[in-house]
Amino acid sequence: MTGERRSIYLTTPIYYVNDKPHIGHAYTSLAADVLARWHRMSGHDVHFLTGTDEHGQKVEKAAEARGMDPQLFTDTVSQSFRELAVRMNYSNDDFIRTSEERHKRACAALWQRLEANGEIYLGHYEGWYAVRDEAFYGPDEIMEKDGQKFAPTGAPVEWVREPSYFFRLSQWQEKLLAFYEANPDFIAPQTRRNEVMSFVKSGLTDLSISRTSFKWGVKVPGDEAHVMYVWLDALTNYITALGYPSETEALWRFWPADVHFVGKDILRFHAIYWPAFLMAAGLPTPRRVFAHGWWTNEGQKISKSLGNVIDPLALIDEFGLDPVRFFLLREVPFGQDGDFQRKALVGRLNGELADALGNLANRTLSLIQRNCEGTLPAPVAAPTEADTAFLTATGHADAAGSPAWLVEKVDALLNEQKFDAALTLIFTSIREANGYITREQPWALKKTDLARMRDVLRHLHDALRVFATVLRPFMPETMEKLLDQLAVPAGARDLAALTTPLPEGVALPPPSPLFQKIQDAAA
RNA sequence: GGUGGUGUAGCUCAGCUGGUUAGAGCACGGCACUCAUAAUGCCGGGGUCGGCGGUUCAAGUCCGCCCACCACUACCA
Repeated sequence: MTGERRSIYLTTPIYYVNDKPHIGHAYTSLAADVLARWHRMSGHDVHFLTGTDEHGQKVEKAAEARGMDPQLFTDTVSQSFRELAVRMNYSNDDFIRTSEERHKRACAALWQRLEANGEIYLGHYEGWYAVRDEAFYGPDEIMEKDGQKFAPTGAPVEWVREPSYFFRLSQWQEKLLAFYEANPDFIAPQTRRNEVMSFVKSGLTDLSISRTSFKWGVKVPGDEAHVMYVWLDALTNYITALGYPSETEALWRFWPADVHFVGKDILRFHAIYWPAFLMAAGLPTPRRVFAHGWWTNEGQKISKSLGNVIDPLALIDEFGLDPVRFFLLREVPFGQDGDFQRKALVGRLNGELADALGNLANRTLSLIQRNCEGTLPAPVAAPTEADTAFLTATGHADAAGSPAWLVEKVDALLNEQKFDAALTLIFTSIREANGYITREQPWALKKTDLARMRDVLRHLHDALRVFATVLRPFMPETMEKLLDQLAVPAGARDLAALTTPLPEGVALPPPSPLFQKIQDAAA
């Protein structure tokens, strides 16, 4: 909101096609989507990327097990993530797949650049390898049961010895630490930053970045017996999508990324390997990696074996899309773990969306409809003390109608990815508006002071417009509907437009409820 | 074991660099109102701010120790 138009690049992880989309995928992308929408509404130039990670031995084996060609297999599974994006109403500008040609080109180019810079050497790797985890384990980590050896994660391991290219990660330890020091906001939240830094301090070893044990991956340039390590492959997607290696391409203006949204399980790859790769290649590093927490389901850890995986599509079917979007970001501070409780979702939907916001809109608009011939009253010339207090509380810096502080505060919070705090703030204002209408009693004023009644309703309309606008990134469909009811023109729904009051006399359509409440029999 | 973090009303949590009677939402009780999706507003009950000790004129807010839980990481039988 500072005025100048910035290029903003936001990403989700590319999701591994081994899995069906679940609440975790939906959550990460949702956060990115809300921020992307907010920045667009602020007038910035936004690029929002999501996609699928399709290489690796696990995928190769899964395809094989189905008797399918890996490309065909990933075509199918990738589709379910595209569908999720559509159903969740994500506004992604691109959807990348690592099996695409453009990506293979980018990976090869990055590899060659690293190689030219002397960051890669050929060695060999041997050790206990778990296909399921795509990871090697030390001999001391292996447990044996019934003749089969297992990793600490429970994945079966096998002894693998193969030639491998290595990335000189060990050379980057001090540079990484200096980088973290110089960029204290690079890893968020802070507690994750501490973890990463202490991990790096404990020592980094060179990273094996190629495999010869399977074929389904990006071929190493000049040595096609090798495919690239999945994480080198996967991380590169963020620059592939901007046209790398062509740094003159228009999209390249978006690099470096503003925020890489990731789950806490893959923070290490993004906060250690990725900046190391980039620095080694002489490319700018992203501004921030934000690691969010995990959801539990009614207090229980979510796992496939427990069968309590949360399907976002089922939630949408039951509660509606926007209440689900709202709940996920409202309920839990972004970055912390959260517990998904049906009761809590119903409480938010009924109490905050339907009762506080929806009902405020409905009562206000009904009064205008009935007592102002359905047209918008004029902007208020002489606000009372109560009006001024109200305008201040609901985000208007002054009676002139500039919606300064609420928008700016929300902007500041969203720039730190504090979605829950932003929503808390907005709903405090909404509560304030309910207090105002109850105190001013426009329904009584219609018998005693029509002019005053019109002023009160105008103020409420202005406040609702602010609420609908700042909530639009969180609940796009429903807030568009509210803005329709408020008769805010389509071209006047961004943040800058809030400083221009709607003209008097605009015709308002008859209101209808925005949110459907859930009647739960259970307490 | 190491490192980091958390522990504040029944529940979920705010409380920046220490400073008047510790806050919010939900839940609960009472009152008011009736424009509105039986919605809303106001008032209230309820907290030894994990425990002990210390620094200070003054400590949820700083220091030490202890307890519980969480995260990352190491390791041992």
